[in-house]
Amino acid sequence: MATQTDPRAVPRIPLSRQRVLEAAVALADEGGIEALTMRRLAEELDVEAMSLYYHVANKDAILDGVVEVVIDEINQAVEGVDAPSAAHDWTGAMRARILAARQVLLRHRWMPEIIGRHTPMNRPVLRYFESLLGLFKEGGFSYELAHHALHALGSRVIGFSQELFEPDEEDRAAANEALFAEMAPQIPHLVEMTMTVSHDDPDSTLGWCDDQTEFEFGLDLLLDGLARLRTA
Amino acid sequence: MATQTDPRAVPRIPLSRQRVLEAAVALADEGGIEALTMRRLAEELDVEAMSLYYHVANKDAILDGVVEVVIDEINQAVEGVDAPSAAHDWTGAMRARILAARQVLLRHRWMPEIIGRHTPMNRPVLRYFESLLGLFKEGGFSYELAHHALHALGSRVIGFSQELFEPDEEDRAAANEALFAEMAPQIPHLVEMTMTVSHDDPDSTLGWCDDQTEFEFGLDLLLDGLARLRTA
DNA sequence: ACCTGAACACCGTTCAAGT
DNA sequence: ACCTGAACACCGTTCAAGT
Repeated sequence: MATQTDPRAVPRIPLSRQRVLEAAVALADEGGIEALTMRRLAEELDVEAMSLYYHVANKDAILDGVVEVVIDEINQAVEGVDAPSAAHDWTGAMRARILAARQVLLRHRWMPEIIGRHTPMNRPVLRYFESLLGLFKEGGFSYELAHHALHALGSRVIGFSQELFEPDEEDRAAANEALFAEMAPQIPHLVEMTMTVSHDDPDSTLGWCDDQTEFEFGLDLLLDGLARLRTA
Repeated sequence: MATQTDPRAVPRIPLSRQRVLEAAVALADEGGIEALTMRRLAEELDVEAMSLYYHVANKDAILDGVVEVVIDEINQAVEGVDAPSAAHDWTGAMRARILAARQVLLRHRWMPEIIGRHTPMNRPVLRYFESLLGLFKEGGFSYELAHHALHALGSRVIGFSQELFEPDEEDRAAANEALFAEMAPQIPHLVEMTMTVSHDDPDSTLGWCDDQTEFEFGLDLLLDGLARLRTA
């Protein structure tokens, strides 16, 4: 019944590297990176798992590929951004682009988990860094300083910062609060800070959450510092 | 023969959560995080895989546990560090401790890969952050600013920064160079920067490598910026 | 050229059973 | 209390075979 040819059926679109990668991105968007398995990906594409190997070398190649797809998306977003000229306002120009990149990344939350492991030396990545370097030069940076700057910014140039803590999962929140309460006498500063910060932001129970505000705070700190080094 | 009781044999040390975690750290140190499987860990401990479940809930609990073990190691290293008083030299005090933490992390290279996913709200982590907060207060920071600072520093407080590129594996280096050469006309800034930087550092072919220098550059940029915000 | 079936080696985890 | 054997559902990947 599944194999029966229905004349009205749309002719099956043949598989291709691009289609595989797009389906992979969609799968990860939906269920996180651990949902991206060869078998489920194949199922999504109405094909057997082994067929994928005709279009990509292996799973690692798929992970490299999805990074490529997302960076390409970032390139498009960044090109379309409405930003001041770097010659007049370097900080503003850089800031606007990085925040645009972040918008893309927020649609693909699994990116941080694979970005380090799957070193994406590919066309979109090279293009993106080329454009950033253009901004550095326009802003009056030397190549040496720009190179240091790219390292210092790290993953922030594509819009995320590695946080030490993930937002609490429902089931762990209670255990964490219990531990926090139990250790309270030994961690007076933490208790105090938590109270101060949760007073500022009534939404957060424990005070640390990776939000837009914190990302921008760190970004501005770095961009301001870099701008100062350039003039020095 | 393996089951034969040899009277001279050392009596088997019974398993425990602590022994499981220590073996897990050793296994990851040796073969990377992907070498840490329940079956191999059990083998290392001369036990069947299923025995592990008597001492830990599951693999996730082990990953949480190894993070705990390493942060504990960081606590010890940081406590023993020879650093100036934060009241007199906040930047120096913070810097010395973070660099000490980094030394520990360099012995456990797999940490960055799991630190984000396995949110380590546990005793050692709370203790470590408590001690950092103590430094902030001693240095004259408000809790609000200290909180922003901890976010901005992110994983850098325990001694690593998320890099976008890993060092090239042997097999990929050639392919990457070929791609770089092919795209050279479209990436003039990158080509120029690479030449400039590899001139400075003859060891690096492509210019980007996460080394101590880059880590310290970014760290100092952030610490200086934070110190300036405090006085402002 | 493109896809598949059967099979392999490896996972994490369960459950009832052993001592 | 502590450990195990057998079994399950799931991986990535191979290889020879189909159309």
